[in-house]
Amino acid sequence: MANILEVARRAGVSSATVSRVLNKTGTVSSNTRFKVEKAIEELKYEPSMLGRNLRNSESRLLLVLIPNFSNPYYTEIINGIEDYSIANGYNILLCETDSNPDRENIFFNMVKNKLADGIISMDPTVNMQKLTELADEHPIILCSEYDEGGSIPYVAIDNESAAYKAIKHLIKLGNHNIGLINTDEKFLYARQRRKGYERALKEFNLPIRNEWIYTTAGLDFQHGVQAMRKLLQLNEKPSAVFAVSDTLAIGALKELNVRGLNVPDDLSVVGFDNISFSNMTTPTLTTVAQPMYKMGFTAASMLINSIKGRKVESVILDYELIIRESTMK
Amino acid sequence: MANILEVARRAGVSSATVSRVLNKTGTVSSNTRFKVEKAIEELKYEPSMLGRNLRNSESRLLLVLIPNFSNPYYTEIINGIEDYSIANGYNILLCETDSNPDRENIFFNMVKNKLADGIISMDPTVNMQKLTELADEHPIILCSEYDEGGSIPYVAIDNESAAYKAIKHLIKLGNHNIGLINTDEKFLYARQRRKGYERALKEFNLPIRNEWIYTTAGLDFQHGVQAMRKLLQLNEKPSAVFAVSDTLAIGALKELNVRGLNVPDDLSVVGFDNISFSNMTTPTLTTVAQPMYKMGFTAASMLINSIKGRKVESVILDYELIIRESTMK
DNA sequence: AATTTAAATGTAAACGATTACATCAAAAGA
DNA sequence: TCTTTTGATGTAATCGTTTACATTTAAATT
Repeated sequence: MANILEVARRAGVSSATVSRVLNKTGTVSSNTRFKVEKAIEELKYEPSMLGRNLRNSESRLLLVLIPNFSNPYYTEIINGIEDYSIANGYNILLCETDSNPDRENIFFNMVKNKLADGIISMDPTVNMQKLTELADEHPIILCSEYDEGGSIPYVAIDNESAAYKAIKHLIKLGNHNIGLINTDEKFLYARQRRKGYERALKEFNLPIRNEWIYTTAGLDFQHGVQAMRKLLQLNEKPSAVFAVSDTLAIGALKELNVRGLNVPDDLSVVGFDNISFSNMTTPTLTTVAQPMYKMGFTAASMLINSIKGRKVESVILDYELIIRESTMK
Repeated sequence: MANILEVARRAGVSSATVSRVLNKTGTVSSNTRFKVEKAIEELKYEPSMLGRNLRNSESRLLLVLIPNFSNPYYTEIINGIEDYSIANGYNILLCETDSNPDRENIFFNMVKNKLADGIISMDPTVNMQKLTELADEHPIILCSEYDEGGSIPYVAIDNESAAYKAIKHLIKLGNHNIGLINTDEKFLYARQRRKGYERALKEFNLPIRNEWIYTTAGLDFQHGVQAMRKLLQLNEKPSAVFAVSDTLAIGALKELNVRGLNVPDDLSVVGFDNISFSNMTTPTLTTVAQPMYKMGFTAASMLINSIKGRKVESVILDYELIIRESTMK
């Protein structure tokens, strides 16, 4: 593969002139521009990003940290990130951390090593302390899961109020016994959604009963199955259940199906995230939709602004309660 | 951020010696090694990949081309690719082409520009001609979807025989009227799976009826709904359906559920891919499992071998028919 | 025609590493 | 003691760009 010097020689100019043609900087006569373009054509020259990046000390690569690919929750966010990034001359590198500190370190090092220009983290299990240290020297944005009171800019929704709205919807349908399928409260969104759940119950003078709050060990659909099974074993069963994630809600639906219980007649179910499968289930699932695409798009714009040295502020986006069959009674 | 020269100065040695310590090449006395390591520590030095890559003209980055992130089919393959790659000092860049030639070009250029060392393509809509040209100069491997008679090495399963086996399973259950929900036959796997379908029918002297073969315009679950709807409008309905993708099969299940038909009593359904949602449906879905993880793992090993200049051969892996409720009668 | 101004192009250093080759000192062998 | 061998380290070129600065050339002004 030809380099810039060979192009310069063939065009009878210096490498500086070729570079000027390539980057449309400085001045170059239309005559020599033509000669250079011809030489580039003939040699099928493609500039090496490595040389360019080294010189400019930028890679135009963004890292996106997610715990794992298989969670459909992230796909639309990633689309938003990718669209904005590509439109602005950046590429993204999807990094699966598997909640593994070693993997995480690899990606942190890529930024330190100048292999990437910044990070968007969507990993709730990320080592926040290390990330905050890194954020001192490099552009970093948090997306969806963030650090309350931390210094890293984030884009997210108001989880507490979203959960509140979902519960209120269930209450208005006449449900007084509402269960919560939550996940580990080490996650911010879990704490926030529980708060919203409790606020709604309090507001309508409904008791908060611990046996109706089930905490799962993970987000897999199996955990939802398990949770529903436990809730159905109670003497006084809830008449509705709010799960903090669609995969859990779909697991709950599955268990109800297996038991021959009708949703929503016997029990209403609400999920969270509006993943694509949430309207493929029978019945289709009422859920809270986050503006995924916009969230990703916004995160990318914040990151690139930050890379360019501009100051960025955290953003809270709107959510939407999508009412489907699982609460239509 | 300190560079190698500063480390060298602080340790009182030359940059060459620091490099030797870093890469564990050449010889260096334990005394100076210690001094260098101390200096690295003190300056919190991290070598710049840009400099290293430029000098070695390699990026240790692999591109993985997929049509879109939201297809759960790819997740396990990607895990396999990623595990092998990271274990061998490479990182992967997940590239969503959206079946868009412009996007595709961006990624092809990354390889030409030395920003990436090779490509694993899983994109059935990839411009095979361009890719083949690129493969002349750069390491490229096809995964799952490949070019029959082409020159690019691939890893895949025997789709024809997998479909054959699925249909034979349905026949053995007593089904004589078997429908096929296929997708556009521009895709190799669609052609191959259809062949397997037809071979099984012929072998058991069952007629191949065109009205039982429905071709969808895409792989979304909605297309499966649509396909099932059409098949149920026929005078003589099939008693079993084989869909070439789980998402289509799940769409078909949904339509059957809506109509109040029982699966498998009224109609059996078989899918293809064993995506994670295929055992969350009611009933759970019989499907063909490809060895996703292994496929990815193999593809990565082939690519890295190819990068290192070794010759690689195409590989055909085994599949497995997973029998679940949707065919248990 | 002489001078000033502007446009076009070239020169060479820089980015940060790696490595072939040269050099030097110490250990081994004669 | 003198030569040879080996191990340890340094020197400087190299990878492929970009860009500040210098220089040349052409156009504009007087």
